[in-house]
Amino acid sequence: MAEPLYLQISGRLRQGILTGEYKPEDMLPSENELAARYSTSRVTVRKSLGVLESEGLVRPWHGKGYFVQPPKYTMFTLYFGDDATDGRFRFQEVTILRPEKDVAEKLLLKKHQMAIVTRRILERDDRVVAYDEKFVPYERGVPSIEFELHFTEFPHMFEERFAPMSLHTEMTIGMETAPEHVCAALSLAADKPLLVVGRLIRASDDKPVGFAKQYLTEAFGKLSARSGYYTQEKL
Amino acid sequence: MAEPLYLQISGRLRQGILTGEYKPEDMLPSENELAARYSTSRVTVRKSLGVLESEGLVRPWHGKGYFVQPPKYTMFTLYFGDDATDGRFRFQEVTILRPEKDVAEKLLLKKHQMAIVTRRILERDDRVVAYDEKFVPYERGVPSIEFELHFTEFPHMFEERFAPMSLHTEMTIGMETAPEHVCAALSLAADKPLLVVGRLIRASDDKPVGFAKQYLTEAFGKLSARSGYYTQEKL
DNA sequence: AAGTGGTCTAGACCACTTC
DNA sequence: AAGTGGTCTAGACCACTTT
Repeated sequence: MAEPLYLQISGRLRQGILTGEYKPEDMLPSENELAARYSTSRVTVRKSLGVLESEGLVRPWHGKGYFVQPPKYTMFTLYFGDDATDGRFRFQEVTILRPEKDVAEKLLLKKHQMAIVTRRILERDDRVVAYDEKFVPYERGVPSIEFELHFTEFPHMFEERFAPMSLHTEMTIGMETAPEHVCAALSLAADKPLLVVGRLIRASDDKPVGFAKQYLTEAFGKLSARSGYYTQEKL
Repeated sequence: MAEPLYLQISGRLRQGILTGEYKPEDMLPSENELAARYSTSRVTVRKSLGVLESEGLVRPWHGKGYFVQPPKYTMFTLYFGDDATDGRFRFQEVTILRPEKDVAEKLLLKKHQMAIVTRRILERDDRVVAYDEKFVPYERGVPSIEFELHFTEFPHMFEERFAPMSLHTEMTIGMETAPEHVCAALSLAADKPLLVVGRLIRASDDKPVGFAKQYLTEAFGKLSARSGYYTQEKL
């Protein structure tokens, strides 16, 4: 048994879908039909259909059958991380300050509540290509984490205090005219628009625990993503 | 049976992982152990573990057990499509021309080979917020698709000619100084940098079949994405 | 040898859809 | 009533890991 039977079946069906033998909206042979055709049990057939379902190629409809899904191209997968790039980070400063309104709102800071800010510069081939800012709400009595702020990838900082799996990140990508201190650090003309990636980290109760903002110059390059045949609309 | 048993089991285990009862690198109870604990069969237990595996929370190791996966924060899911936005597209023109070098290279155009170009403008609340360009290699004898170019979502145009499921898209996000005709259409100062989303569509043999470029103004807003607990590294 | 996950069987009963 | 998928059982044998 080189290849398990269920993979043989799903492979054969996938081929049928990709070559157009089964077209979108078409119904696949029923589980019983397939079980008979391959002289196997319904459980094995179901497992093979589960493979196609997880690939988004097919969806079952209770009481009717399995239907080939039309492809959706609107879902992309993007890789992005603190250290997902070449280059070297140069630490700039750690301070405690009251952040701008947009950041304060994202972190749900109380009036006059401060935030710990870490600032870094990304250098590549002796060129400054990005500027990196991280904000964490400052609370008295909570062990300070400023010393590790520039060592680890951002979300990892919170793993000790929150159950690690309970964090998630919301990312926004846009263009902003950079504030003065960023332009200065990047040796750019003031008010130059930059590609800005913001990442808001929330705990499982949706409470924001940190916000990172990265200003990317043209020298940084572009972000890239990829879409497959995603069909799930779990939302 | 309000909730199927396998979902009850996976729910209980998920809770254990999210609350830190089972930590990353920890091993879950074995299939047999769980089957005994819930007075059920191994098949049902396996189904519940399959749920957690598909969520990236857990990974099985043949001969050892199921292990809780450390979270990865570098993978984001991004939604983006032609019509994934509010607003109305206003058709501008269809022409046949030789595209700029960068586009020609992406489409692997032969020397002097032309491309069909469609240009549209996205308006929202009577404001122009984005400019949209699509390039398709021009080949004599191939049925022209310029008439549908501005009706359907980009990848759908190719579904008739390629097996529908065999397309995939590569997306890049960056900042570019917009060419003159774009600035003019958007009523912007010349050479203004814009947020640019490029989408290259390939057939299953990786042959490029179309390229879309969208210039987004600040009025368009930002792109957003979200990361969960993804652990898969299928690549 | 003993324990683990990976594959598979030959049934069963239920819920949903169609006729 | 007949066909479909959804859930579940109580076994079996195999491959991998640890002792």
